[in-house]
Amino acid sequence: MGQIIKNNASVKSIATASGVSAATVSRVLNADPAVKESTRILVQKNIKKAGYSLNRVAQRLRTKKKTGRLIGLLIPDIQNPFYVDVIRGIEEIAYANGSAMVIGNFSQDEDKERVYIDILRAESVDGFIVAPAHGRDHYIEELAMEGYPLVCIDRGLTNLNVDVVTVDNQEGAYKATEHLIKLGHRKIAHIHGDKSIPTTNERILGYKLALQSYDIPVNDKWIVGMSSDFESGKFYTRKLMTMQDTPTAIFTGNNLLTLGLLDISYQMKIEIPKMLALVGFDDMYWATSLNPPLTAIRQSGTAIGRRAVEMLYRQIENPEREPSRVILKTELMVRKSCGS
Amino acid sequence: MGQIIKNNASVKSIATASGVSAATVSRVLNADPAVKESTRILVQKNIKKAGYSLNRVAQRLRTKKKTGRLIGLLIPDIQNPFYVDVIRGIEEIAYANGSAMVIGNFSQDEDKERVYIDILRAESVDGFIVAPAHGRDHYIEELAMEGYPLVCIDRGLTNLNVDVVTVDNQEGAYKATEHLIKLGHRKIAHIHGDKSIPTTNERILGYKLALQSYDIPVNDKWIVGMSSDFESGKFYTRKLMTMQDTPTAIFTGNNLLTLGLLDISYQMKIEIPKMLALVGFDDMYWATSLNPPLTAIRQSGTAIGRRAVEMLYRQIENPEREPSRVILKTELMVRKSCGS
DNA sequence: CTGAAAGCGCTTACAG
DNA sequence: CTGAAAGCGCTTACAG
Repeated sequence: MGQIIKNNASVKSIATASGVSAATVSRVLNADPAVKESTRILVQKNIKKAGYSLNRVAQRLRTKKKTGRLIGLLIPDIQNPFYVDVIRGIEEIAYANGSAMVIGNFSQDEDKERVYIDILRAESVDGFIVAPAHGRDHYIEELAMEGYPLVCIDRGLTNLNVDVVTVDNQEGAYKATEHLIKLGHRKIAHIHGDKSIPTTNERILGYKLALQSYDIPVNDKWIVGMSSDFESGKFYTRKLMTMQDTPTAIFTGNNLLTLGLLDISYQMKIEIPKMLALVGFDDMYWATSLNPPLTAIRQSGTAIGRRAVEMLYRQIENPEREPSRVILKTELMVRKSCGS
Repeated sequence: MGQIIKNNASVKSIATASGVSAATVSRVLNADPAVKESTRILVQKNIKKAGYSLNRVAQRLRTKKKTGRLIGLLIPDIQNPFYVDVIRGIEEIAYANGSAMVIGNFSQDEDKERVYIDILRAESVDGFIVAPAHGRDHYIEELAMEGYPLVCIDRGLTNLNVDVVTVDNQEGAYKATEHLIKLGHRKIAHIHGDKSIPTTNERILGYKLALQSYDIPVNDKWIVGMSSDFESGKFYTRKLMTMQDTPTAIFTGNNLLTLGLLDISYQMKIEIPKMLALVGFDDMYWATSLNPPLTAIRQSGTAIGRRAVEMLYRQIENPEREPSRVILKTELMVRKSCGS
């Protein structure tokens, strides 16, 4: 309280105050067991007294080995709340381990992704958590080959065996479509996202597989989409609902597409579920607040984020470990948007 | 393409390759106009050839003056999408200026806030953008007094004159309430957020002022709230709607409270706007996808974020500048949740 | 168990 | 216009 003092303590000043060398202070800081009990206590006392705290920048510059203190995140689209969930999951575990995270949001733009990679590299992050722009993302591949600890989320890399944590998109899409089929729907459309993103194709595949399993012909006119955003959801819903042969149900490929559908269907006075049944991929925090509450495929972004950091730490500790692939299950949350 | 080479270029290696000293290379890197044209070109050629890029960590350790290359963010609640908008705004401008951001999410928890401040300080960030836990946040005050460039968002600091960018919360709440009054409502309740947060109180005040302006008595029973989250929205809506004397309209204090209200009112079969009119503070991306679309007070998180970084840069460039306070206007977005 | 010395990759007066 | 030297705050063999 009271007077505030600019903190200029350093390893050297603590060393002087304690009558030991800087090396010894450093050893105490790093919990080196070789240090004698009594000097450790003395040094720690002075550290506390001076209000000293380690300069991570100096430490990072000096140390060769990765500490996991600074994690670089490469996020394709911070506008998509799914990734915000992922970030939350990462933050939770990172914080518990004293790590900070630097975030690069590249908006699904490869140039921007490249720039952020350079920046994070220049900041000497200890490792990367990345959702690659697409499956054969060279910049990300380089990172891995240069030996940076790296874990991919949401999407893997086609050419390289790296740690990855995803969700079973195909199965999720299958379940969504199957749910609609079991409710009696035959005319089921799918609005998908950006086809350069691997998850998009996995979801399309799941949708098709479900139809085929139930001997329902796949109608390509009902498989529409372009980008993974709100506007695209609006656009393709309108397109679908003004066709001659209109679907009775739609499966949307992500949460933003769902929101777009909802926006336009209110305008078009399409009542859900009476006139159109809906199941969406992504179960976001607002899903139960919709009217009617949304039936959705739940993939836990926070769970993905948590696993990703854990894998990153493991990789930093043991770089020789074989990469592994964890695939989280999705869950169908039945609510009211398909009828009961 | 092809072979990937671990990049070990440094100022020294570029210097050797160019037949100049490290100092000169550094000058080229920092666009020092003193450097002779021809040597500048030579050095730049070698920089490109070696694929060299500056090590920001070394640079940060060495340089006294702040560069604005690394911005520390202290966010009260990453679960609240409003702050995600703020982050997006910050990211947009930061990216355009080649800055990266380190994010600390303290979940409205002062201890966690403290820890993150220490971490960001240890990372030697060039400046902070902060939404203080509350008005007399000592840790943040210290930061400012130690001379760190700092701008507050969403909330100011009571004891200290610092750069701050907020929104006119009181006016926003006033407009929301007035809208309801003009629609003929007299029994208007307000569900507010956490009272330790300054914005909460400003919004309560605006609500009260509006009632008073129209000679409507303020009924304390209809001013309810506890935390700024979804659950609180549910809880207090139920409480309000099971009172003997039930309000005909509710003004919710933030987007999460609105969502809570919506969730429970569907369960309680309360039809909006027929049985209950609603206007919410915060106009989020999902507002037009609700059924009915939400009438809301719009405060632009991205605009706040953008202004905040700009002010931070200005402060870094000119530390002697008098702190200023920018107060952004809110906007009433009339949609369907209060009737037409 | 501890210290002296070198060095991580930069930048900055100072001198010329 | 440019270089030599010192140093930012740490850590790490090496030697004792």
